[in-house]
Amino acid sequence: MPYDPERHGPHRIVGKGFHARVWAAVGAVPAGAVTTYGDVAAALGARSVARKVGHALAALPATGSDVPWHRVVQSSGRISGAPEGERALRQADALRTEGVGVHANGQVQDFPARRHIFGSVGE
DNA sequence: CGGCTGACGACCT
DNA sequence: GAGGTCGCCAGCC
Repeated sequence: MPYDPERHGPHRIVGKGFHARVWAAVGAVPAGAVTTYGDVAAALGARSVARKVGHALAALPATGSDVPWHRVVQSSGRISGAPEGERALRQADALRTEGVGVHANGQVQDFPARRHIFGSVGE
């Protein structure tokens, strides 16, 4: 149950540091697990801002970041972008290092079972 | 200060 | 499955 507007209500991501919220949420994803842009957005309170989640991760420094951005994939379980793209290759490699299998086309093996479920905002 | 731009996703044909 | 549409909204021109 990624997000249920009927129960959670039409929350809005307000205030400051949207990036920081995204990074904090992504940082809560344990190694060996993956999550989706939409799930992160939902964890922040607004499932509709999945795009912004991607944007926030894109703003991360290429290296030296402690944010496990590679654990974030599309809702389909696929790594975003072209599978041969530089970013996608790095992401796939990082995931395999953590024991997460990734197909040549970028699809995460056993994606549904590895999908991390966020508890609540801020986790 | 207005317009464009997306590491996306749900929905429809 | 594979395509196209539409919404979303914080940043960056």
